[in-house]
Amino acid sequence: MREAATAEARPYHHGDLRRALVDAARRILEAEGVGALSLRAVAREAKVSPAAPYHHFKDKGELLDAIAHEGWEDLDSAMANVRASARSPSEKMTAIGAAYVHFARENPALYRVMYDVARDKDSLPDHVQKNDDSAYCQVRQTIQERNDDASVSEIDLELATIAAWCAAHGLAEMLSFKQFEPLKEQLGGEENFLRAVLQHLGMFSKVHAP
Amino acid sequence: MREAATAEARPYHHGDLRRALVDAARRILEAEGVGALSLRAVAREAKVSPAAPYHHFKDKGELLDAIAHEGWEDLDSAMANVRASARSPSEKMTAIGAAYVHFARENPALYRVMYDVARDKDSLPDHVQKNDDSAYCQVRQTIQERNDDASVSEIDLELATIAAWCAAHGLAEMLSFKQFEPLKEQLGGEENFLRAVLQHLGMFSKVHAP
DNA sequence: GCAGCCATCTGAACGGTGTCAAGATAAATC
DNA sequence: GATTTATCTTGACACCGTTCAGATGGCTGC
Repeated sequence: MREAATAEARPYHHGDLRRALVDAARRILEAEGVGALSLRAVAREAKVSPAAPYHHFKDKGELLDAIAHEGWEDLDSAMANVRASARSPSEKMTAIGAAYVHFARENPALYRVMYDVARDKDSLPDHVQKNDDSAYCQVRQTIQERNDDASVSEIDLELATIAAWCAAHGLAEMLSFKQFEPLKEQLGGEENFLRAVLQHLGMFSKVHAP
Repeated sequence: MREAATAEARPYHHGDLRRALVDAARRILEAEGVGALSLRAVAREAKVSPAAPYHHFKDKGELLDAIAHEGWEDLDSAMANVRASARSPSEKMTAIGAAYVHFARENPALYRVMYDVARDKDSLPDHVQKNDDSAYCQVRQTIQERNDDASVSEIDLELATIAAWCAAHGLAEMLSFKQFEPLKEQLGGEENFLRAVLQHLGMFSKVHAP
């Protein structure tokens, strides 16, 4: 989440309204979901007038951008943590896949905003491909480490990364659909279900055999 | 689409406004995208008052339901067509995966609505798991046919189906992000890219080896 | 054929939304 | 301390989803 800037009695040109707005937005998102996230509601939550946000964001889209941006950063560090505390390269791969899905499941509204923004502009945020610490680049690097004996072509590495990303994203979304509840229970909980599907997805457990 | 009910000079209690509204909605969706799809815009497009839709749909959500429902039906038949005109079981598998992605890419706004509705209610439409002709069940059946020599457990069949569904959905969404344009070109077009990723996803080309 | 009924459609309204222009207020600069 | 500049508020606008009272016209039973 980040530390809220609400503590110091606000200097009455509010200190850092931009931060406060994003925090307010994330609070609403967690408490009431994506449907309740209006600019006016955010302004209310931050105790400012409906027009105040326009001094910090060009429009609602830019506020959503900021929220989504934080979401991607949070995802980056969630995956970095897991990757740090992991063992063999191939276990790292399962761990990183599970970490992605966990993040999506623990922050459903935020995850929704992240991809809604992306879908609206037909583009993931730039930092995803450019920043070496990004979740996406971490996946690529993990695949490379796993395969570093058998040298893999640049292009196959990229394709494998995309494949893994597609699979993880798809799984994250499917897990939220109640259709699969029975199967989850049958396997003894969502975590088992998750790992079972990851295994069927192959690329998360071992090098794809020719 | 479906044949529009616009031909016969409308009997002035309009004939079939429900149909006309869904058609109007799909027209807007195709022409202006999901952001332009308001109830009022649909009513305008169908040349009725803003309140008229409420005699056929309880609220906007129900109209979206109807649109999404048609989308899933269209997906069902798109995949059925491909499956009918296909060769070996394992080729069928690639073909069906490609068909799913093609549908999503050719009807991006409709596909978006289908999943937006699902995300809002945390549920895919019931018909997906119940109707034997549904896209989902077609995937399951195709997997079963491919594996009918090596008998596969009920639960593994279901897991494999879900895995494939996750992968196809994930890929369909990723393909719309401009990040991957360079790679598409490098591989000589989206179709090649698509099939390359499907191949990396393993389950679409051959039985997952133990 | 006509009376009456009922489904359907319209018009006007309400509260909510995103957004903007004009003015008030406080912080920063000189 | 005066002036500039950034920030916030007030009030407005158009659009949205939704509702309700009333107009319209197709259907049913006589």
